This record gives sequence, structure tokens and C-alpha cells, in this order.
Amino acid sequence: MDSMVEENGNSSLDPLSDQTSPSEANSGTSAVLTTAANIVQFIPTQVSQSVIQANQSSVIQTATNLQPMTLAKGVLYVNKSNSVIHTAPAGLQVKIKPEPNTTPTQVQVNDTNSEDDSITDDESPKRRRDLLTRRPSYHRILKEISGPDIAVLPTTTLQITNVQSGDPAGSLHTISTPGGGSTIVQYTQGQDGQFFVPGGPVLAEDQSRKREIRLQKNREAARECRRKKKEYIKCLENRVAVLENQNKALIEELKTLKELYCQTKTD
DNA sequence: GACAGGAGACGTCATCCGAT
DNA sequence: ATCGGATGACGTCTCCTGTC
Repeated sequence: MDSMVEENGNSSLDPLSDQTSPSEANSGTSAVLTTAANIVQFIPTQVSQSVIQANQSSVIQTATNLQPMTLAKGVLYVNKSNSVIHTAPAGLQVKIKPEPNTTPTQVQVNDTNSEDDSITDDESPKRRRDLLTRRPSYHRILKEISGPDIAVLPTTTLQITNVQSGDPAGSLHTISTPGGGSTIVQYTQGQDGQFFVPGGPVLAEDQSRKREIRLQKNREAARECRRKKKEYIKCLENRVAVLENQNKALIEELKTLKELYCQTKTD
């Protein structure tokens, strides 16, 4: 499943929400899905999603207004019907050129290997985001460059001031930016050389507890997300099977009708 | 049996995005 | 503006299978 085109009118994850039979597809505004060898007709209002196999020269046409699309990796989400979508071999990138006065709008697939014009200024931030691959995280980059757990401070001079506090642990030290600027950290140093940050253990404990909760929630969310994704893919595969069957049936029907037509013509 | 490679599941991080 | 859920990306681990 290298490329998919999905009409997003139905927000349900279940691409099988429509199970139209070939006969049902004969009413209402019809859409035509044409692949190299096959023709499938279906009703846009009932068919929530459709799937195109990769590496086929395919066109999806539906009858009415073209709507904006959003892109996920390898997936086209079509907000409404009525698009002309050309798929192409893997490694190509889909580009949408807004053409308000023309119908239907063309969705173009460009070879990004040959030309880097995939993002233009007039495209929405969302589109731009979707088209960009994620950059490596700063954390990861830092880790690679400097090793783990390196804190980076701005290259300004720091100032340490000492205040006699009467604290048995020793005098209070304040690290701040020069000129009475913002305090970065306050600490005391015991006779054994250990550092104590006031309120430190409590704060750290709280933060670590919050972090644990967050991680636990995210763990569960990730699990659930994967489950849904698997379910979704399974549904898409089922849908492919259904459409293939419909395709076969229609081809058969066409064949029969052609034969019938030829027969009546010769009579 | 040892080993390599692929597939799948998982945990974590970063980011997006809708709700408040 | 902030928060929290959802999800893509990435690294790691485990299991399975084929090859030697």
C-alpha cells in the first residue's frame, strides 16, 4: 500500500462504512475511478473512501466541487469529492496548485528528485508542514554532538554572589546574569563540598512524578494509536478487496452487455 | 546450533492541534 | 497562552525464519 487516496467526508476510521454494490452505484451522482485496466463507479455521498494501488496510472473523477486536501505521508485526504488525482511511481511528491476559477482543479504529482519547487509562499502553513519532513530534534542533535545530558547556556558572563545566611549548610550563593540580571540558580555548599538547591528535592520529586505520569499516559496513547492504525489499515485492505470484486463484476457486466449489443446489431 | 535479516511491538520524544 | 491527547519518527527488543 504505497499510495492511497481517501475522500474525507466521513471522519470515521472505517473505510468500509460504505459497502455499495455495483447496482447501488447506479444511482445518484456518480464518480468514476479509472485505473489502467479497470473502471469502477461509485456514489461520492455514500463512498467515504477509495483506494488506488500504487504504481498505476490512475484518475479519480467525481462530479462536483473540488475541495482542499490535506496530506499525510503517502495518503491524500480529500475533503470532498470531485478531484482528478494522478498517481505516479513511488518517490514522487503530490503538489496542489490552487486554481479558483477552473474546474476541476488538478492535483499534480511532481518528481521532487528533479526539481525542488514543492513549496511556495502562497501555500498554507498546514500544507507546508505536511510537505516537509520532520527535522531531527534538537535534543537528538545535541546528544550526537556533545554526548548525553549537556545543558547549553547562552554565552554571557555569569556572576556569583555570596550572602551570609546563617544556614548551617553554609552561605547562600546566587548565580545570575551580570548587572543584577535574572537569577539562574541559588545554592548552598556544605562542608563536605556537596551542593544544596533550596526546594530542590521537593521540586525534582514533583517533576519526576509528573514526568512518570506523562510517560505512562503517552505509552497508553501510543498503544491505542497503533491499534487504531492497524484497524484502519485492515479496513483499507478490506475495501480494496471489495472494490476489486466490484471491478470484476462490472467488467463482466460490460462484457455481457457488449456481446448482447453486438448480437442485436447483427440481427 | 550460530548467525543474519525482517517483521512487529514497544517506549520515548517532538510536534501538531483542538479545547479551555 | 496553556494543556493534553493524538500521532509521526526513531531506536530498541524480541521473535521467527532461512542459510550455513
